[in-house]
Amino acid sequence: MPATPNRRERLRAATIGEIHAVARRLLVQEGAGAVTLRAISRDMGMTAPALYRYYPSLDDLLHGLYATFYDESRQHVETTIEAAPGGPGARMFIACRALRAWSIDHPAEFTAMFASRASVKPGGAAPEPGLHAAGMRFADTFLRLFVDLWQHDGIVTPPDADVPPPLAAQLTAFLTQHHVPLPVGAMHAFVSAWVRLFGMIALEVFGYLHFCLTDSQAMFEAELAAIGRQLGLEP
Amino acid sequence: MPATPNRRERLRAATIGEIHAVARRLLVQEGAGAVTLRAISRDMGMTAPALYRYYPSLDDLLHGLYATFYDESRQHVETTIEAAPGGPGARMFIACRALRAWSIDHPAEFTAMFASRASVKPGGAAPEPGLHAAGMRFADTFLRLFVDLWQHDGIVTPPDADVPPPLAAQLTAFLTQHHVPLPVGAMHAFVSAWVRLFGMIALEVFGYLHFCLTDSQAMFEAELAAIGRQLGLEP
DNA sequence: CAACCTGAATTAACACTGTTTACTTTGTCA
DNA sequence: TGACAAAGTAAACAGTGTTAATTCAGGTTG
Repeated sequence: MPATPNRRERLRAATIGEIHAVARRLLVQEGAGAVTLRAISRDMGMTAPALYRYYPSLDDLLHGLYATFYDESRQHVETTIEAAPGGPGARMFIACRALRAWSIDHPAEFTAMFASRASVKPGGAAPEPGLHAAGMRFADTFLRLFVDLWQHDGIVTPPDADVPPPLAAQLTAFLTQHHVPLPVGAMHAFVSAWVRLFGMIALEVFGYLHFCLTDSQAMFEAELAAIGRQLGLEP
Repeated sequence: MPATPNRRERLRAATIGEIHAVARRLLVQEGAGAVTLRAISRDMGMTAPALYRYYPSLDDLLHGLYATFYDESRQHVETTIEAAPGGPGARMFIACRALRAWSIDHPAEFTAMFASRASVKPGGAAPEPGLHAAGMRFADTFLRLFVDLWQHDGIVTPPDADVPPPLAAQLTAFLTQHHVPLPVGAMHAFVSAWVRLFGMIALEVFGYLHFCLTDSQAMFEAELAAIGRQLGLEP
């Protein structure tokens, strides 16, 4: 891979970008069922088989697209917290709000990201490598934020002895393997907070709170405050 | 609708049942992409257009099938708690474990239920009526359990004044409209607990905890205990 | 009993889909 | 300039949801 890409390689990268843009427009404007090889190629003034020069199948094309969603949401969170004042505690709140805002603003992308794993193949099929890597970068962003929080703000996390042994064993294995400077009690608090944040955002995006809420913003803020309290933070 | 259905109506009901059974087997064993009209009809020894005597489209067939998933999971929860001893507090824990067990045992059905809303149509499309009704029956089961818990066990729910006004207004509207004998503070606690339970189960089923957990059972039990603590219950 | 009608099921067809093969054009590089 | 690889096309195949016209059996009514 040369440092200065050829003219052809630039064209190729531009074409992949256009494929993503067109496929995403179809996904957002006309639904997941409308993003087909022929529809994409039609919008680009090409024929469908030409797309096989860029992806070995439609599934790979979609997984490549979904990986960009992980990166885009992650970058939205990162640029938001970089532009925001305040310490690690305030930054954590801002990051959660930024993730929620992106998800609410991009429901089709959010749904595609989280439904892509189990939708096609049965059984616990291993996720596509590129998608998995993007997901790991995503998780890493929030984990770094939490490590910052733990190191600089003195949040209150439960003592390690409070974590049940079978759970502590798994979390300890993860911490040592990835060199994360966090005690198991703090790691448990991180996963618990993530469960709560994801549950809230997913229910909002999927519309499963409509049965009792017309505008879930207030509920989200209350839940976010509860998460902060759970970590011993003040709003 | 006569009390004693005709012979033809019995045959029709049996056929619909067989359609559901075959479609579900395809969904579970070969993935969501394999449940097609032609595959269903092939397995039943029929032709594809015959299915249009029972459903106006494949989407309607699938929504009818998904509605049975809501009812099945709900009934699994209800029969489990009916056979269990203990007061409302213990029953709530058992109900949460029953829902989790069903979801883990039926990942394809769980995914279909929760991904069906936003997968096909863009925008906030209104859910299909039958599916919506099944979802409401599902929600009602857990809400009744919670009302029982609040009325008989004296759980600790936050005072109504602690609920932010914009959130309290929406919850109060729901409570009065559906004649639920609960204060807003308790209703807020219910929604919060549901957010946490759903988030945990969804992350487990979708495999999004694999990055740090090999067996999420212990994490679920810890989260369930935290939810109980949040409601002022003892395990 | 005969006539009628309704519902179930079929065949044929249409407009799509993902994918493969063979072929042509076009840009790059020695 | 000539050779090579990449990009793109046309044609075809198997499979999809859906519709229209048709046939056949069951139940209802004269």
